[in-house]
Amino acid sequence: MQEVRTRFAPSPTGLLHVGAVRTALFAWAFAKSNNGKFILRIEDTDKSREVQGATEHIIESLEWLGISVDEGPNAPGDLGPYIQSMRLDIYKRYAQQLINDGHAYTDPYSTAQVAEFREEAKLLKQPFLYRQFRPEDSKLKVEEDWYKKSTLRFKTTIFKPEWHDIVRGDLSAGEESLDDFVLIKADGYPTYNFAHIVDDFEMKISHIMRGEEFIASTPKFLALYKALGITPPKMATMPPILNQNGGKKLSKRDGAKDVLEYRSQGFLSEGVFNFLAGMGWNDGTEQEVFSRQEIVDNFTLERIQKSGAKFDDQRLVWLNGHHIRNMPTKDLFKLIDDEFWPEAASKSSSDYRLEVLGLLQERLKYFAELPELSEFFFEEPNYNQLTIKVKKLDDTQRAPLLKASIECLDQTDFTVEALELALRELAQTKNLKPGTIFGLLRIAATGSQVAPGLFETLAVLGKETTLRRLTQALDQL
RNA sequence: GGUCCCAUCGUCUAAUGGUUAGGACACCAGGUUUUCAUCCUGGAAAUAGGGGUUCGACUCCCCUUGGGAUCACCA
Repeated sequence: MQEVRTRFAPSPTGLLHVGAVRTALFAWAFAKSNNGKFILRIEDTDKSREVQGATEHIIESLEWLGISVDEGPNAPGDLGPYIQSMRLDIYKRYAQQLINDGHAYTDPYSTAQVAEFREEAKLLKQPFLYRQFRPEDSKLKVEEDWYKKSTLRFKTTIFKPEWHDIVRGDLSAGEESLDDFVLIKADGYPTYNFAHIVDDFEMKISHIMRGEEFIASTPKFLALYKALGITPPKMATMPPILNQNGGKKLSKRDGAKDVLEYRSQGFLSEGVFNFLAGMGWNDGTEQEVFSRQEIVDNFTLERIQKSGAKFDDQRLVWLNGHHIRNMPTKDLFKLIDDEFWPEAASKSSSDYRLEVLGLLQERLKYFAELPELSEFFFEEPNYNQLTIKVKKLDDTQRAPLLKASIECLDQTDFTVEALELALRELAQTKNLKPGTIFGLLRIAATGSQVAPGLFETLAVLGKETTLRRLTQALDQL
């Protein structure tokens, strides 16, 4: 059987949004599940849209997600170069072949003329077909020195386009979908339509995964494959990713995020990967949380969804929380850059922060929540009369209770067990429900009504800090 | 306008002719717990509509409706 070789072929025009990344993910997962190769090819044939640094950004994004590139601009391979602007000679060679075989001609019309034809067709509510304006065969020609002077067009043949798509099944289109399209632009660069076909062949790509926007142009590709005498790779159409409210394809305008934004918000690579894989693919079981490897192990193209999926942030957050909880605290700690911690944390040792993380891990959904959840571990709380309120506790009871607690804690070892024993005993002595006194101490020690378990929190804060804070709180009453 | 694609709870999806249409997120209600979170239990929630085919249709066919793609010297 032919080696499985898939590719991701973005153009370096800026951000890499989640839809594109999900397509890359599927192509990668399919290659990996078949011991195949995943190729990254940069399609930079439109100089005007190219954005500086975009290629590096694409590479970094894939790397972060764990989508490893076997061959590409950043990974040597035998079938490169993997950047289209470095392959112009190859396209020229194939173009010459088409010319020799009578499948290409130089454009007899100016851009303005073509635009006019198109406008006319639009007014008549007719589809615009260039081939209807193609001069008769006897007048068709290829200008000498055409390269970089005029555009080279493909002379299509007419047939009933039919093909098989692994995801969508048998597809077909009308003859109206066949037309003479530009192979080589006037600037000497090939169009996508031409270049990707040459490259996929040269790079021995076995399966093409791409978005459904390419279904409409597949008939044109089929005509070109035929003219070049190439057997097309297998094709699989990926379902679109839609924005949350509307049914539109997710685009930058809808706030489509660049994948690396999820990294900067503190999402885990595995969480985002798991989430993206679940949009348009499932393994048929009821499992929801997958590791990257589990996805590869169970991946098949046949289980890819036909219809589009809406992007649901809540699900991503939930999945990410799951991955965070599943991870050993030490490993998680290593993934959290300093910038995620509150500023005051820089004064604390990394051992201390690790302990804090241990307490927060089960409620942390993504790292950007860290400052809010952890601030009081690093900074003195700022409380006043009002913050030290406890339900079911009379205001006059607070001061004596706090005083008694301070005395009690002063005599206690700050281990979780000892603290629990001592404070439960205190509650009993005072004839109060444990929750009542715990609530008071939580606020006094942290300035917050919400915190991890009280004993664990006090143990991490330590005796000195705890007693200092309780005394301060007492002063405020 | 032409050509093409898609259609199960609000969302992600399972069920490839026979299920009380399943799971998950979110939501609601209980429980565990010192608060929050976690965890556990339960609830509400879907086959777009209409025709066929069939003993039987989410599943196959047709029409309608709705959504989407595309018709560049962009990819």
